[in-house]
Amino acid sequence: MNARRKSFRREGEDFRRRELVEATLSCIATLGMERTTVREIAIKAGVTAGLIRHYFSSKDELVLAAYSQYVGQMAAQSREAVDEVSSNPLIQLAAFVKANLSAPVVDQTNLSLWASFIETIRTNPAMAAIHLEGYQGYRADAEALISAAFAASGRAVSPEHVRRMGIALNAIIDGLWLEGSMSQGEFAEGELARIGVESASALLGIDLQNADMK
Amino acid sequence: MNARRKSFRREGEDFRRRELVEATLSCIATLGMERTTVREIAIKAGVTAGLIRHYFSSKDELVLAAYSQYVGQMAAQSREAVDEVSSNPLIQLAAFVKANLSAPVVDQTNLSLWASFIETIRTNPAMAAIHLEGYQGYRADAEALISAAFAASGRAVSPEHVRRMGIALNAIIDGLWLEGSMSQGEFAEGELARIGVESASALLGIDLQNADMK
DNA sequence: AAGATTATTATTCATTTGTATAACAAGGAT
DNA sequence: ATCCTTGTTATACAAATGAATAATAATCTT
Repeated sequence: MNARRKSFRREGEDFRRRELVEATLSCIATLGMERTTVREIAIKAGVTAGLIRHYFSSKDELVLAAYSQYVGQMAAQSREAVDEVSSNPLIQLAAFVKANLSAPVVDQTNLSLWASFIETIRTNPAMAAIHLEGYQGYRADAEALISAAFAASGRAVSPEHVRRMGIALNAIIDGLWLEGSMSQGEFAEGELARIGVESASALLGIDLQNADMK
Repeated sequence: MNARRKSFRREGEDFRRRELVEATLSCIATLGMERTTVREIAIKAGVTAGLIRHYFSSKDELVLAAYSQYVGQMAAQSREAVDEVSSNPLIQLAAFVKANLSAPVVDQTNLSLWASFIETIRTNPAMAAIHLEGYQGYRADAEALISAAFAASGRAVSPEHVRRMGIALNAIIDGLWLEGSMSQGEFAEGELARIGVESASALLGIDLQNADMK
C-alpha cells in the first residue's frame, strides 16, 4: 500500500495556464458552475489541485481568466467567419449571421456555459467588465457590417438608424441562438441559419438570401 | 449568554411553502445559485434552516418548486397582458411584444435568475421538463397570436409559415429582452418595446405600430 | 556531475453546506 | 385546564470545498 508519488512533467507557465483555463471551461460547461470545484478542474487538466494556486491566486481569478478566454474566442470565431468570405458586404453580413447560428456556437453545452457566466455578471464587477467589452465589440462589428451593407445597396441611412438595426440584428441572432441551443433537435441542419438570414433580410430591408449567388 | 429560543408562529403548509419558494427565488436572483444556501433562504424567509426540510425533502426539490413557480408566473404575466387589451389580434400581438419587453420582465436581476435556472437544465431532467413545458406553451401562444393576426389582415398562410414566424418572433423578443436586461440604462423608457414592435412588423410583414390607433 | 531552482505533488486546515436528529412550544382538542 | 399533535427551533454530523503549507522531484545552471 505504499502509493508512489505521481510522476509529472514540468511545463511552462503559459502552457499550464492555458490548460487550466481550458479545463475550467470544460467543467463549467458540463457540470455547471456549482459543481465546478478546483479538484474537478485539476482532474480534468491532469494535475493536482494544489497546482491551481500556483498559477492563479484564487478560484475566482481562474474563472475570470476562463471567461476572458471564452469571450475572446467567440469574438475571434465570429470575425474569422466574416474574413473568410469575399469582401462583398452583403455576403459578409450573411456569413456573420450564419456563423452565429451554426455549430459550434449553437449548442446546448455552449449555452449552458454562457448562462453560467451571465449569472455571475451581476455580482462580480470584473466579470461585468469583460462582458461589457465583449458585448460592445460584438455590437460594433454588427453595426460596421450593416453600414457597409447599406452603402453597398446604395441606401443612405443615419447613424441612429444603423444603431437601431444593429440592436435588432443582434437580437434576432441572439434569440435564434437561444432557441436553437435549447430545443435539442427541433431544427433541421442549416434551418436556423436560413431563418436567421431571412429574418435579417426582412429587418434590414435588404435581400441577403441571394447575396452569395455570384 | 443564555440565548432564548426564537419565538415563532405556526403557519399552514401552503403559506410556508409559498414563502420558502419566494425566498428561494429572491436568493437566486440576488446572490446567484452558488451562494443560495438553505441557510440563506431560511434567513430571507424569516425561519430557521431546519424548517426547509420539513416542507421539502431536499434543496433540489425546493429549487425545482421555485423554478416551476417562476415559469408559471412568467406565462401568466404574458397572457394577462394580452387579455387586458381589446380582442383585435393586431393589438393583442403588439401587447404581447410590449409586455415581454418592458419592466419587470426586462430586468437584470430577472435575467440573472433566468440564467441560473437555464444552467441547471442540462444536467437536471426535472428542471428540463418544466422548462420544455413552459417553452412550448410560450411558443404556442405566440403562434396563435400570429395566426390570428394574419387572418385579421386577410392573409392566408400555411402552418409551416406560421411556425417560422413564431420562431422568428420569439427570437426577436428573446434577443431584445437579453439586450435590454444586460445593458443597464442604454435604452430609453419604452425604446426597447418600440424596437420590438417595429421589428415584429418587419418580420411578419404586418404593421403593428399603428394597430392601437383605434 | 552536483547543486540550485521551482514546478508539482501531497497533506493539512478551517469553513461551509446539505442533511439528519433531538428538543421545544404554539395552538387545537378534549 | 391538560393533553396532543406537529410546526418550528436548535444542535449535531459527515462530506465537500477553497485555501494554505510542507515535501518532493524534474529541469536548468554551472
